[in-house]
Parts: sequence; structure tokens; C-alpha cells
Amino acid sequence: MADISLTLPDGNQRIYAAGVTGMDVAADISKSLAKSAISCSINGKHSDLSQAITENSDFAIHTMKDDAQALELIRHDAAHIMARAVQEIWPDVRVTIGPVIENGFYYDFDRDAPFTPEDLGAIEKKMREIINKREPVTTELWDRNRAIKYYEANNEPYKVELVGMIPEGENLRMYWHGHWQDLCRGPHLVHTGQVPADAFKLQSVAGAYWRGDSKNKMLQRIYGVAFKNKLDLKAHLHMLEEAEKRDHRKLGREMDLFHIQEEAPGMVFWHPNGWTLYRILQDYMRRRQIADGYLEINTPEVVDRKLWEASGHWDKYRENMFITEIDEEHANEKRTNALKPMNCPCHVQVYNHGLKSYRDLPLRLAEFGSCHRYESSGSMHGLMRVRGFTQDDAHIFCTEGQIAAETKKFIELLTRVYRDLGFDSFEIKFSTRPDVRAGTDEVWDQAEEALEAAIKALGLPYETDPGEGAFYGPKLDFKLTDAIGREWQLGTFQADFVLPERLGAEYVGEDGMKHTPVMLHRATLGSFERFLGVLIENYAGRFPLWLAPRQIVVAAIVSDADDYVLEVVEALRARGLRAEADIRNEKINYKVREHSVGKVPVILAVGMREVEERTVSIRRLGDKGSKVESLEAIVTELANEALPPDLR
RNA sequence: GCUGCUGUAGCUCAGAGGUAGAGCACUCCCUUGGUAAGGGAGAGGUCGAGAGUUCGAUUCUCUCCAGCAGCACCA
Repeated sequence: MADISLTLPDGNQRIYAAGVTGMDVAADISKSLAKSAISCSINGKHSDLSQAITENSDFAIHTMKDDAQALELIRHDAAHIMARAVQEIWPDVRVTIGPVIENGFYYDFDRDAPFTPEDLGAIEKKMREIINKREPVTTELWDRNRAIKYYEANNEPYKVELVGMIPEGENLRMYWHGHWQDLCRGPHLVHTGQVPADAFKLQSVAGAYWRGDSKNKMLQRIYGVAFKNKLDLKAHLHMLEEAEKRDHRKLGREMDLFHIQEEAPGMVFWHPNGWTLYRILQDYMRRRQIADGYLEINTPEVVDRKLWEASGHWDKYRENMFITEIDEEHANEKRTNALKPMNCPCHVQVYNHGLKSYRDLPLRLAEFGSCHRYESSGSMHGLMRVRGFTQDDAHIFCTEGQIAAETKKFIELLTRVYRDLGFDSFEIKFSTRPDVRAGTDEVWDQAEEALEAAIKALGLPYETDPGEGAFYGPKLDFKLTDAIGREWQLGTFQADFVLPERLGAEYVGEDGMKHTPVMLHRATLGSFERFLGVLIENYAGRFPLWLAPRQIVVAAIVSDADDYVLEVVEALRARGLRAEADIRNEKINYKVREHSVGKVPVILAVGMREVEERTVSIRRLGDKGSKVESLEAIVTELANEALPPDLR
């Protein structure tokens, strides 16, 4: 056989006979490398060490030191080992698929009785046994028919179905972990003992549809996490605990922000603290939008079905709309109304009132529009997914030629808003024309170019998602990253060539003829509810002063200071600060603890010393100590600090 | 909507076929205390809703509602 040349990551080249395996090369380099090797990359493709190399290639050996590869393999092999363990304990369980996911893996099984938490312990134990056997992982290429016959003989219908989906003529890779075998793309570790027995944990059991389709049978999914070592696992479990602590549903209760109750699932009862936060955010958005040339409007929430039929929503989304009938006692005519699931049809009604000229464009109509959507019972989640919500919605009516400038203007607004609210980074997803769409190719060309040009003009990175646009136009989605690295899709910007026409929106152009405007749907926060959920979790409830619903508590150390406490509160309130007095019969330790737990950013403690010197002792949330300043200085300092970013 | 789990005081949770308990919070009293829980007393619950089994159900069974985890969905 001819010789081939392998280029190692350090640039060195080595010559081997064609057909050499990664393991051969590792052994040739050093004995210890052969021992620690877990996989290799051949021309950048992550491969098994047993893979034969037949041509000149860039080549790298991976060990446990290569995080990306090591974690992928550990998790992937852990999934296989888990499946093997399950089948060893319950031979009648059918296997399906088990991929690697963030931090871990899962495997879907078909089994009559669901797994219980106790089962997970038994499976973990069996997995450790398999790991401790240190059995070699081997692989073979099979042709389709052999694989189908094999799986039919072994009563694995899901595997038969999977093999059936692989194109004719393509060989399949089969892997063995000891006697247990699975169809898999690979690559895998060298032996089962390379999965760290003390660094994985089975987390939970849940149902999942076969091939992700709700028409299919529901399988039993087991989720697990796996890491390189015990410490990483512990760190991950700790991180989960931390994330739980900042859960907005928990903080919402603790900080007395809102609640949701049985009689109105998916609808929020905002408490004084939460509504203060909501209002601060809304006032801020209102100022930002007005500064950007938006005109605020307000439209009905209950609207006759005729409008939804005209807009097309009745056909497409009726199942998700709250529909009301007016009973005959109260109406001469029986009619069917729907709670608005979105604002756009109503905004077109406002636009349509009165003849519009090209001189009126772009016309930016904004509404903090209260919408209702009947979300399925299983999808609701605190404030993040609700049935009643308010969008920071606006529709920009403009000409095709104005799309680019409006896109740019909007992205600039969104960037400012996100930054002001503590989110420094976000990603843009650009979705282009789908196969089934309305509008001519020329219009799509123009709109896609306009959107893309706007992102480029701002020098922002973005990702293109071909074919993912709405049927009525291309769109941009904005995903931000919060303080603990989670991503949230909130803002959106969508061009629409369909709705204005459907609802008869027109303007008189320079040519004196009637034209149909383009409508740009856009939201920055998305919905206030969801955004506040994200905001609460991002700050873990410890809001910057301008956002904090309770900004300052003035606490008396002795009751002789009560009058002065009230005076300080008055002085703070006079400057628009949200200040409360705490003159309860409690010790200062108690008060400090309670308000710290309540995440009040500033506690001003006053005793007789402060009364006499007209000072206050200021303690900031999270600080250990306090410092004394004059009342006058504190009021000015806090008043400045509490200004919203757009007013500074 | 689907699979599984859960529903007891405002919150976190314990409990049992004979009609309920703890801690914190709340109210009152004592205490005037200098930066993360001072002491005492008291009040508070149709045990998610409905039906069934039973002499008796909050406990067992069924149905429904809601929540949680995941899946599906998300204009």
C-alpha cells in the first residue's frame, strides 16, 4: 500500500502506510499517548482511534485534556452505557436514540411502565458496573439489510425504522460496548472505563415523543449529566442550585412582586412592588419610543370575529384565541368576539382612518397592547409563557424604500434599551424567504436586502436562517444572553407585505396613485411579562436603584429617632425616590436582615447620633458595613443615582 | 395537549382511615436594642374541587382543576 503523510497540529509530518489507524499513530508517537488517547481528528473530523486513515490528512490525537472532544465522548458513551444498563436490568425495554446535549445526554426508551426515581439509582449502579468492566468499544460497518435483519431479529422496531431512513447503499456503523450493540454515527471512547464513574448523574425522567412528533408514541426519556471529573459535576450541580435561587417565580413570591392563581391560569396578578417595576419599565420604554418618533395609540381588546377573519387569524389561530359570545339577553344581535391575540389588525384600523399620503410615512404606531392567547396547559411557565400579556408593540407603515432606514433605527433603539437594562450582548438571527410565501420575488429581494444592509451598516454580527421567515415577510429575531449565560429570544422585527393589503391599507403616492404600504411589526422587549421574568432572573432580584421597586428603607435604631426617620423619608420622597420608614419595635439587626433578604438596595439606619448630627448611616445591599453621610448629601446622591439611564 | 410527579396555615414543609402539626411570617405584651433573626403569649386551616367506598375520608378509589419537570406548541 502507498504511504500517506499525516500533518500533526505542531506542523510535523509523519509517514505511514495507508490504512494506519489513529491508535497505531498514537502508539508510534509514545506509549503513554496510546494509553491516554481517546479519539482523533482526521482533517478536522472527530473520529474513532480505530478508524483507518487512507489519505494524506491533518491529524490530531485527543486525550481527556481536549475538553470539547472529551466531553462529547464521555456524554455520548454515557448515553450508550445507560441504554445498555437499562436493557440489562429490563430486557423487554426497546431502545431508540440517545444524543449528547448541553452538559449531558439523554436516551429515549419504549417501556410500558415509566421509570421511577428509584429506578434511576439502580441504573446508575449498573452503569458503574459496566464502566468498571473497562470493556473495549469496537465498531464495524454493516450494510442496511444486515442491520435491518439484525434489529428485526432482536425485536428493536425503532432501530429498524431508523435504519430504514438511511439512504440505500450507505453503510451503517455499529458499535459494541462489550456484548451490547447500538447503531451510531460515533465516534466513541476506546473502552467503557474512560467514562468517569463518579462524574455522571442521572437527573430526571420525562416523556418525549418518538422523533419529536406529537402524533407518535410517547417514550420514556432519561436525562443525565456527565463531566470529566467529580469536581466539574459538583460545580454543575451547584450552578443548577444557583439558577434555582434566581427563579423569577420564587423571587416574585419572596419580593412580593406578583402571583398567579387557579382561577386565571397564565394571567398575572401584579402586586404593588411588581407593578411598580412594570410601570418603571413601561415609562422608560414610552420615553424611548416617543424620542424615536413613535405615536402611542390604544386599541380594543375585544373585537368582532369579522376583523380576525379579514386578517387571516381566525383561520390560522382560532384554536389559540379566547373567543366570547355575547348572550342574547344583552345583545340584540348575537355576535362572536375574540380577545385580541395581537395588535396589528387593530393598528391597521387606526392607520386606515383618514386618507394617508406618502408624506405621512413612515408612520410609527405604538401600543402597549394587552393581548390574550390560549396557550396549551403544559406550556405555561411563570411570567415567561402566559395567556395574558402586554407587548411593547409597534407597527411602522412605510414604503419599500424606507425599510432599510427603519430597520437600522429600530436596531439602534433595541441596542440602547438592552444596554440600559443590563444586557450588553445579544445575537441577531436573520430569517429569509420560506418556500411557501406571499408577495413577489422582487419585493422579497428588496426587503431581505434592506434588512441585511441595516445589520451590516451597524457592524453587528448575525446569523442567517434561510427559509425561516414568516410567509408574509423576512424577519430579524434578537436573542440576548443573561447574567448566567442563558439565551432569551425577546425582540423581533418583521416585514409584512400581506396584512396591509388584506386589510386595505393604502396611501397616496407622489404620483397621485394609491399604493399599499409595507408594515413593519416590531417589539423590543417582546412582552412585559416575559421580559420582567428575564430581568428578575438576570439581576437575581437585586435591581439597580432606578429599577428597584423598593429603593430605600429608612430604619430607626431607637424609637426616639422615629420622627427623624419620617423626616428623612419625606426628604427622599420629595425627590421622587421610593422610600419607606421602618419604625417597628424591632432591633436594627432584625431590620437590616429583613430588608436585605427583601433585596432593598439601600438601607438608611438612624439612631440618636444621626438625629443630633442630621446625618444618616447608609448601607448598600451586599455591603458588609455602613458609612455615615449628611442627609443633604445622601438625598442628592441617591436622587441622581435613581435617574433612569435615558434621563441622566 | 401528552408522560410522570405534586396539591395540608401567607411561605417552606411534616403527618395519619377516628375530622391536623412545626418553623418562619402575622397580632399583642415585654424589651430602646448601632448594621443579616432579643424574649413571651396569641390568632390563623371546609387538608385543591366533586363523586364513590366506609359507621366514619383530609388520608383509599375515580373524575376534574391547578402547579412542577420534560416533550409537543409558541402568529
